[in-house]
Amino acid sequence: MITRNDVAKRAGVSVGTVSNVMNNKSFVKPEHVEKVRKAIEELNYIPDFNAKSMARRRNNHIGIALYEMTNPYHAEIIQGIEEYAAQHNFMTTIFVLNNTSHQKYHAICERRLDGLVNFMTNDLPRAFTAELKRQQIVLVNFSPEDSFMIVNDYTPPMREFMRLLQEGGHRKVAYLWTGDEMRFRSDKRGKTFLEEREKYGFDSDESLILFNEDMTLTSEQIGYRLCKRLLQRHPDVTAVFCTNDLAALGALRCLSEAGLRCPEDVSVIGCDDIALGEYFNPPISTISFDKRAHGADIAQMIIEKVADPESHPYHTVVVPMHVKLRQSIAPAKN
Amino acid sequence: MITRNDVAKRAGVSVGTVSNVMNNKSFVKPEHVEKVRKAIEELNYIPDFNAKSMARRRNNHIGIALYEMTNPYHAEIIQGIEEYAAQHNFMTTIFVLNNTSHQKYHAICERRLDGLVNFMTNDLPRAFTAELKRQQIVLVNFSPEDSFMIVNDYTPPMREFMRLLQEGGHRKVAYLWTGDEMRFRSDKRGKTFLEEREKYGFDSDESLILFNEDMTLTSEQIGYRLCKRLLQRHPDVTAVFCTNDLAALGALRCLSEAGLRCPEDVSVIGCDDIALGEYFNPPISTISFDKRAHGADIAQMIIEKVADPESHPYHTVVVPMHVKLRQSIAPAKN
DNA sequence: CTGAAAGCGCTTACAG
DNA sequence: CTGAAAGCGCTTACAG
Repeated sequence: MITRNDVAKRAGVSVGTVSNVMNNKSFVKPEHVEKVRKAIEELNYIPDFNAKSMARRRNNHIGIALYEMTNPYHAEIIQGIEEYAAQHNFMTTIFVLNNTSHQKYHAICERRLDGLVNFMTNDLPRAFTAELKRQQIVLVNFSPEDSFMIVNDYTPPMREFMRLLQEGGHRKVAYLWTGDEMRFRSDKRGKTFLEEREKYGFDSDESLILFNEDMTLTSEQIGYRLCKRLLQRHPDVTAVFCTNDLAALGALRCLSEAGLRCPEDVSVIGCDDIALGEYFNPPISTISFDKRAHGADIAQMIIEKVADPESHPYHTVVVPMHVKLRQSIAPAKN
Repeated sequence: MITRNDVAKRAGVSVGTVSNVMNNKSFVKPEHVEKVRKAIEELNYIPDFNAKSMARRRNNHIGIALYEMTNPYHAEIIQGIEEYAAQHNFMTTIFVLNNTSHQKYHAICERRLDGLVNFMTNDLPRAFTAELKRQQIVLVNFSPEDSFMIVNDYTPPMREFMRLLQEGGHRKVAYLWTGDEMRFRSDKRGKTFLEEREKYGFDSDESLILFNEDMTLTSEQIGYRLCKRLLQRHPDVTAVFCTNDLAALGALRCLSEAGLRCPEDVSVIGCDDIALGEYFNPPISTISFDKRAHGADIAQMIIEKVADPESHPYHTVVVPMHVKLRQSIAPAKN
């Protein structure tokens, strides 16, 4: 492996000067710049980022905490993060934290990340988050005081969907929620659903909102199971909201098996607008936003705060969401 | 940030001894081990992996080259890699290499990976792969001489599917291939399809095999478009193979729009067995293997070869594949 | 069994 | 403008 030393020798200058050339310091004599560049090219020299990190005490490394790799929603956001980060010389690493042993949290702390984005739904160990703070890592989605918080503004699109349903003559509308009741009530989707349901005088039977306790299931599985339970109690339901598009996929499957057509018999509404949703059968109506751009925004905030901690005080970022209408929604059959 | 020095002082020993304790050297006096452990705990000391890497010249870092993050097939394999790697103290980083600038390849080389897995379909720049070899990185899926090659053995399941179709009275069977003709002819799926089609005397019209040239499209889009083109030329087709499950999803969408039912009118067969396939409408028949386990196998090969380059000479790994039958396949109508 | 020292490949004041 | 030197946080022979 050739090092800065080899380059220095070949160019007939000191390692310090090679460093200065590589970091584009303006004061280096042009003649030396030339020599160094030539040596670098001739030797195929590629600097060691690790060594650089160590000397600069900056790793240019963003971590992402994830429950599972196969969620396409997160995948799109992460791709946005990765691309922006890469353009700014940052590396992005995903840490899958499901059946996580203590060892994995420790490994993350050992890597001395500059930033960490939390896409977990369950809570992380206190000792772990405390260590992250101690390391002054720029955090996203940990707690309101010590990190950037991303909040999706579901209220406007939820209102619009509820209005559309009311206009379409729906009165019996269900919600298949992949999490527990507490999260539903604190989520803007849950809140808005309850408010508008009341406002429009929809059926307010509590059993039209279904929750899930088994956190080991995938969203599709949950959507399928909850939908099955729903149809048992309310075979006459005409519209169903789902926590996300994958749960909607499960619900669609269940409806189809039950001999119900979407949207003629039951309208289905997803959330997140994953790319695949356009190819569901039927294509799913959903709540959408630009996930790639959002990922890039997150990366930008982190990178700017890493460079200058004062640049962005921690605050809540509200992401505007909008309705995306596709064929899965239609007037209720009276 | 507290360092090994702080621990040494607190424990009243030298940094070397702290190192020896941390690396479980058996020769350290038990009394010192005790003191050091205590100091570590009291100070909440967490070693710096970067510094360790530098001194040991081993980064414990596996890279993965990917075209896009949103492919669930790769996501499952990668999760297998990540989990095995993490258990063995290796970090896994995904590099998205689509519209890739030269800069990104350089960044990868700077990070001094120990291993790199190639999940790209298009070729990588020669200069890049040459540098990877120079760095003695353990490679997977680059070229037969300089890397492990993973080959999925599609032949048996393809034969079985063709037999099933023949038994079901199918004679007009199509293939929607997401790549170009050359790859089709060199892929075991393509080869077996052609062989068996001949053997069973299926319709051998060349236009029953459709290719794609636009590499910017997603698999779903390709499946949809190719299926549309297929139906124009062959409205009487009774079975369709697709390169992967996502392309099959696109094909299903297209069939549905055309008023054709799957499997009553047309049988559809995917490939890869992504988790979502079970929730397609109808659930997709596909070619399957354990992707998590496969990912773990890849990680194991890499990690063992990093530890001991002689342990695994580069060779081809053949992955056995099998049929997974779901509702998307049925006998041809009359 | 342990400590002092050299080394990993960089960066960055600082003296000249 | 440049080189020598100290330093980043570790590991690892080696002398004792």
